[in-house]
Order: sequence, then C-alpha cells, then structure tokens
Amino acid sequence: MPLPSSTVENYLKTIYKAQAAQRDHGRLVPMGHLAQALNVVPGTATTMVKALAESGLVHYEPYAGVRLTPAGEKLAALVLRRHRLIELFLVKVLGMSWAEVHDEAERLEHAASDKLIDRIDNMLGRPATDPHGDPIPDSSGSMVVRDYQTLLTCPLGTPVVLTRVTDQDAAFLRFLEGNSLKPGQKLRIEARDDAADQVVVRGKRDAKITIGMRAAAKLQVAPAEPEG
Amino acid sequence: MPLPSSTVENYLKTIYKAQAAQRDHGRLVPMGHLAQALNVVPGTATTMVKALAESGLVHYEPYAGVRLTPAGEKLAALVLRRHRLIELFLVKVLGMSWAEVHDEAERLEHAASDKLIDRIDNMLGRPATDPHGDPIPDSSGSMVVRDYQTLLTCPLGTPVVLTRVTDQDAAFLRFLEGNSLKPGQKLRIEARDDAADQVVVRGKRDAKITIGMRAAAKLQVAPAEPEG
DNA sequence: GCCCGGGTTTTGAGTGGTCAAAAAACAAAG
DNA sequence: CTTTGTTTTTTGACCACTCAAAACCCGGGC
Ligand SMILES: [Mn+2]
Ligand SMILES: [Mn+2]
Ligand SMILES: [Mn+2]
Ligand SMILES: [Mn+2]
Repeated sequence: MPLPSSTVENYLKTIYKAQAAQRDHGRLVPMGHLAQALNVVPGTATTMVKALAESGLVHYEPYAGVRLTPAGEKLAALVLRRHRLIELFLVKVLGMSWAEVHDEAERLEHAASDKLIDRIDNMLGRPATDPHGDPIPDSSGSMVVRDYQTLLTCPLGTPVVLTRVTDQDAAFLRFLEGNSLKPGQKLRIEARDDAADQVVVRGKRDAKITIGMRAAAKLQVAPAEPEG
Repeated sequence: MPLPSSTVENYLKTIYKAQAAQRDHGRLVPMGHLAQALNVVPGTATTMVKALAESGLVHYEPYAGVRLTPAGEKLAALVLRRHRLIELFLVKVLGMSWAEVHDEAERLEHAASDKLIDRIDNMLGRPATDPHGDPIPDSSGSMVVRDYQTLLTCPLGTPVVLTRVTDQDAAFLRFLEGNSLKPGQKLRIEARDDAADQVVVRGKRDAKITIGMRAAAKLQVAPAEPEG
C-alpha cells in the first residue's frame, strides 16, 4: 500500500464532496459528474475508478456510479482536512486573500506531511471551519456537518449570520469580500423577488446589497445569536 | 512550454548543486553522479537528460556529462530559492526542527506558487541564508556565493563563526544541535589530529567538542567579527 | 596495438495517467 | 416493444517516468 498519489487523492476528495452535496447519504455518484468535476474525459474516470475499487477505496457499480468505502472516506476526509487547514493558515498567518488560497491549497494539500498539518492545526487553535466556513475534519477524519439554511430558504426579516460560502470561484469571492459578505457577518433579508431574480439583504452598517438567486443559494446562514 | 514537472525540477536542482560542488565552474557533471544523487538507475538519467537537452535546459555531451544552460540554471536557482525559503519559514514561523525541515521542503518546493514564496520572503525580511547557512537566491535567480573555510582548513586558535553546514542528514543535524553547533555559533579550534581523526573545538560556554574529520569538513566557518 | 573494466547508453518492458473515438448499455418516450 | 438520445464503457494509442539487462564506449595498462 504505497501512499496515494495526488491523482488518487483528488478523485477521493471529489467523490467525497459530491456525496456530501447530495442529501441522500448512500446514493452513488454518477461517473459523468465525477469526470466533469475532475476535468477529465468520462472514459478516464471509469478506468481510474475501477483501479480505486480494486484497492478497496470505493464501491463501484457499472452504469450506476461510485461511492466511497469507509477506507476511502477516511482518506478523503484527511485530504479535506489538509486543504482547509492550509487555506486558513494562508489567510491567518500569511495574510493571503480568501479568494486566492483555494488554488494554492489545491496543490499544497498533497505535499504537506501530517506532522506539518498538526503543527498548523495547533498554531491556529484547532479551528472548526476554514475561511469559507467549510468544516475541518479532525485528525481521525470525522467532522461535524451542520445543516444550514441559505439566503434563498431562510426566513425574511429575522437577523441571520453568514456561516458558509459554497463556491470557491475567485471572482465571486472577491465580489463577496467587496461587500463584506464573509462568514461571521450579520445579515437581514429585506426582500426576495422570484420574478426579478433578486435577493435584497442588509449587511454591514445597514448597507443594502442585491444579489441574484443563484448566488444567494451559495450563501449559507444560521439564526443570529442574540448577543450582548 | 508547460510548467516543469517536479521530476524535471529535481533533475535541474541536482545538476545545479553538483555543478556548484565542483570548484571548476564549467565542468560537466557525470551521469553516474546524477543518477546516484537522484536515486535512479543510470539509464533513467540518460533518457531524462536527453529530454532536458531537447527542451534547452541542459547541455548534454554523450559519455562526458551534463551542464545547465542559462535557462536551466535560472529554473534550478528558483527551485533552490523555494526550498530554502520554505525551510527557514518552517523553522522560524512554525517552530520545526532544522533537522526535519529538509524532507518537508523537498516536496513543498514543487507545490508552492511564486506568490506564496514572495510572501514568505517578505515575512522573513528577505533573508540571505536558510537554517543550514545555505544562500537563498533572489527572485531573479541570482545569489551571492561565498567561499568559506571548513573546520578542517581554517587556522587553529583564532576565533571563527560557524556559517554553513553542508549535509542535510537528520541524525547528523540533531547531533550538531545537541552540541550547539548551528550557524552563528562562535568557535575556536583547539587541536587537529590527523592520525586520531579528531578535531577539537571550543564552542558555547567553552564546552569542548570532539568530532571526526569527515564531519569537520562539512562545517564551514568564517573569521569571527570582533564585535563589542 | 589489444584488452580490460568502469562508466554509459540502448533496448525492451512496465506503471500510472490521460484522450479520441467506437461500441455498448440504459432510460424515456412513442 | 422499438426507437432515440444520453451516459457509460471499451479499445487503442500516447506521454512521462522508471528499471533490468544487454550492448557499447573509452581511458588506462600491458
Ligand atoms: Mn488537489
Ligand atoms: Mn475552503
Ligand atoms: Mn524535491
Ligand atoms: Mn537547507
């Protein structure tokens, strides 16, 4: 059992995230989705997945799709852990923008040793989430998955706090940053208009921000704690 | 011109270091040395070097050896820059031991972007040398190479300062650390005995340290500045 | 000049990862 | 059912990198 190549790690991570994205826990991830997410041609994904199945990391059902085995799931979670701790480290310690850390972490996640990752984890105070609000698995590979509302589904008027952004696109993140829409920010939904494809929110210093519904769906929120 | 793979980067870096190690600037590095340093079989090195020559990174002379072209030299220097800045960063910012940072940097050097490296360089105050005293090339790929004496060649009795350690072996580095033999340390050679394979030095708090001559040759020193 | 030995190159093969294009399977609709 | 369109798999090929082993070159020694 040689250490998994970065290709293998990327496949596992992608399956993991696809699995998490579909509500139904035990469903199979279709080959097409996997290929597209990994930017390879479908035949490549098929070949690779068969190899992963051979080494016991995934369960593969021809013409149906793929799902991680417990072994694969643990490995994937550890890659995700490395990725997210590195992102947070780059932001907190090196002062990089949350818009650019994703690409950097995409490569570093395969090169950083567990020893280094633990050191980073420690220095950051064992954080629970990364700069985008994504949960960070612990060193055993388990993590707390909370089920948030989005700016599309949460109640109007009541104060909420932005907890997670589910899109790593740099331009999108820069836009959000420019409007102070980062995790931790308190918000209140003013209005939603399906026909106009608009969601209007009040943010920092009561500034009014209008975004489209596809963007709104990428912003997850929790009920704001009534504090001090 | 796709970015060089980490394999290519390792070949270039190894040729660079071999070239630097032989006094004669323009001599060719023999294939055997290269293969051994890279832990590959000689035939592999030959094949690879021919490919490097094809892309203009090295000059290759069959049965004679290989030398970097200006393009190859610049690329190699930048890999070295990444490696050494990462090492220093791991020691200074993350508190890792100078004995373990080499292996970590060996992988990270291929994954870190120039943007990240510049940030690290900045945070460290544009340092001139890494934790082992190796010079750090600037972002254009040039660096100051100074010619030091070693504990084997320097004059007896006169105070010197340890400037560089030319062996990355973790056990050796731990031994040195245990005896406070790190760059910056002031020393004075007490005695040298060829027959007994011994070099005796006075170090921190006048502690007496005796090391073998092969080890002594790996410790480079400069005349100590007489400072207040 | 010839041979010998150490270093070097060639050859043939294998692994991991990928694509293009043809073939096969499936789902959905008539 | 049968047809149609989409998804998936198969096939054949290729590239980067590697090794084992055979063939080769070349600088001494005789
Ligand atoms: Mn990755
Ligand atoms: Mn993230
Ligand atoms: Mn390396
Ligand atoms: Mn070093």
